[in-house]
Amino acid sequence: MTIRVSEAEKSVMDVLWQESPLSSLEVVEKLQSQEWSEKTVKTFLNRLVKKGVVTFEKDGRRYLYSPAIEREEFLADESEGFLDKVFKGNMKELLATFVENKQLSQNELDYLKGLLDDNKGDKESNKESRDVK
Amino acid sequence: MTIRVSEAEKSVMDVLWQESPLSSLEVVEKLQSQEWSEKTVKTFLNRLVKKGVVTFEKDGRRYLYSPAIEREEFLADESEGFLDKVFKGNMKELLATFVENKQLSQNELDYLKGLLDDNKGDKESNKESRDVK
DNA sequence: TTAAATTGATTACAGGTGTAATCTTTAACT
DNA sequence: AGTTAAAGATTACACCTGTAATCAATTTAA
Repeated sequence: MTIRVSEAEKSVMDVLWQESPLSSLEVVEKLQSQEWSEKTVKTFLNRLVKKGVVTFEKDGRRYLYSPAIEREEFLADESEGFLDKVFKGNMKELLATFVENKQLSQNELDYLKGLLDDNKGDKESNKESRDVK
Repeated sequence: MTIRVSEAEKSVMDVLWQESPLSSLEVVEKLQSQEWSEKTVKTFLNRLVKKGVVTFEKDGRRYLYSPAIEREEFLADESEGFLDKVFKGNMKELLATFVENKQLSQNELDYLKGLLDDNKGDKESNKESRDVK
């Protein structure tokens, strides 16, 4: 599969994952912090559609865009790639780097411990009981 | 600093981090699995030197290359960038994705637990922070 | 010493990306 | 219905990247 989505395009995906469908102008609006011209954002939307990761439905003269892939699926893909490319698949080193370099809050530490405990037991059972936000 | 090193270039860095200094041909040799022509690898070395992340010393007619940056520093940088770009800085979600999507071995689980315990120790030696953001 | 071989430097080129401007179509207003 | 303004489509363009080939300098072999 290996969907190739550039950095700038990812920002657009993030917007659509937060809320969709959106018109191109609504997307532009939600990306104000990036200081991209409306033309630029439109280019990204176009490319994303061509790449098959965004779909649209017509609403009069304009399009309403929506993501065509799940955010979780995408993150998993990206994470896998990052692990392989940067850490050559060495999960321990990756985790060590994150845990050591970022100062984790008590909250995050507890959360991680929870994850590990879950992981030890049945992996699927109480997945939904966790709040990630 | 935001050093920009491409994927292919990273493979070269990996070789040099394993052992250095190395001549270009030695690097090529250690990258055989990639099936890159000697020309290609040389291009990467050249670009890395221009980017300032690899240095060299002359050894007669040829160069001996060495990394100019620490692997750990580089990994930390990359990790930080990945966290920000893909997970928008949300460490919990990043960890959750990795822990859930990769089946961690018992070995890795134990290792991670150890990391967490160390981390906790550090924190509480400074000050006991019970506050949950 | 002159030619050959080696090594680094320069050049090449297509596809992706950031960043738009211009072209085209068509809904909408007069 | 004709004109216009907005939305999407097409085109632009420079820089990065993957992937080398060719050029130039210099060491080495004949």
